[in-house]
Amino acid sequence: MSPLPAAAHRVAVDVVTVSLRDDGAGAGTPVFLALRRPRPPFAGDWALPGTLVREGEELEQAALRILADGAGLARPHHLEQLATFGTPDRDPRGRVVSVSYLALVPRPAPVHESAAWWPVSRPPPLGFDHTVILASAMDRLRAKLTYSNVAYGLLPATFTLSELQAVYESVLGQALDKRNFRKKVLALGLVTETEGQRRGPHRPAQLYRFRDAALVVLDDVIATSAGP
Amino acid sequence: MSPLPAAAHRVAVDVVTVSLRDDGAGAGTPVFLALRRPRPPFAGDWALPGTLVREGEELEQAALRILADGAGLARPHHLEQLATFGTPDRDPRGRVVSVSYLALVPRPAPVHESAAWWPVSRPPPLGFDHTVILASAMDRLRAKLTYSNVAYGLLPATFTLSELQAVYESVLGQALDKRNFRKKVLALGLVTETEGQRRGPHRPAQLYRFRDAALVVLDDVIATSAGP
DNA sequence: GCAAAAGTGTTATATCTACACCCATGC
DNA sequence: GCATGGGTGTAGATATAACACTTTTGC
Repeated sequence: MSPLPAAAHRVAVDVVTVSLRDDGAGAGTPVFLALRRPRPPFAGDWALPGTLVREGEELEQAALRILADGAGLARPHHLEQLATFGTPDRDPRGRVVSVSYLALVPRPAPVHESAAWWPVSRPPPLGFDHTVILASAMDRLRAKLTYSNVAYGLLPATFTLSELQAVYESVLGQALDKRNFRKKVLALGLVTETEGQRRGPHRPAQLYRFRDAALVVLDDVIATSAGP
Repeated sequence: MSPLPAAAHRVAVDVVTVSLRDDGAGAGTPVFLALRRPRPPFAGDWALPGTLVREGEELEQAALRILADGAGLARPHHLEQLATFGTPDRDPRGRVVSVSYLALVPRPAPVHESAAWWPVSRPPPLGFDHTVILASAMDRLRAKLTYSNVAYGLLPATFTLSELQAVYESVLGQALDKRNFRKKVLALGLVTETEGQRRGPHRPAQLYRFRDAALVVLDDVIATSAGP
């Protein structure tokens, strides 16, 4: 077995972690996690949590490690690979091939001091090509919401149908018709009724959970009908 | 600017090149390009064309290079990144992170002696994790056919609607209704009539071309109706 | 004139969209 | 009793699916 040439590259993972910030009313605001850069390059700017992949380390493990160590974030509800960015000069210090990941968590949990949640629609200045990576993450998320059950990544184990609808509305950026939305997710069998109810200063709401614990790609499409 | 740690990885690209082999009649058979491995590891098996990425080389350039140099294949009609495979032991010689690409060409052109076109449905024994990469390429292609104009990668500049339908039928593996298929692709504005006609021992067929020269993602979906 | 593929419309069914009111609770 | 969100049905419009015959050419 002829030996391989010497290692020539650095491989990193960068993670776009998306969550929804509760704004009191409304559908919530999509936010993502960024770390302030204390040192050059891009000192003072922000950047996605990222790290060089260690020898013998799975790419996905590296993504989980940087979320835990860099940001103080426990295991996300969902993690999937996005794309790989390898333009030779994307890091001014030298070539780094970056494998990007999309992570979803139900709430913007408290994170390390140097980390912060930023609205996706108004990101801070981001170093490297991270603005492009962020855009590609949101494109993927919007698309996948409509043909999969990936919304589980942005919700707790049980939730009301209104909460589910709010996830769709805030990520897609459009209002949806309540009756049609409910009909569709129930007809698709995306969710299942549970025993519990959510109580509040109003009629109690039925709690649901996702039928499948893992990602399921649907044959059909979920929500297209705009609101009033 | 603090320096980066030394380079620690090898980065490769592996390319799944898909085409359609004309079987006389029928819709054609999806085929992909593989190279016979003369040396260990996996000597005697086949493998996707792949190469280590050079210093300063774009990932996509590396993909084009291995197609040209390794297989003797000119620029494909379509090339897109698939996914990155980085399990530490996927190459027995040492760690190689592989960025995989999907390439489409309209005909299984003659290639180098060590290369061959194999039916996707009956691949030879493939080394490394290339069977998984092949499957992921076909999943991507099938999905993308239904919501984009990616079929341009598998057709010459002009083509008849029957030829377009044959592409869909052979990749999706199901017969489609001729009238409904034509209505749909014309209603979507996917293709445009050209001046030419294709002649043969039968009524001449109108030639069409794709409206857009590059990949366009559709809002709507193309073909779902099964044939008789 | 025969073989071969091109081309074309209609109808029944299913899905989608728009839309407004009553219900159950907490305070 | 009032404010708050939860929950429900229907009708018109649109899209899909199923289906068979005529046309034009080469030989």
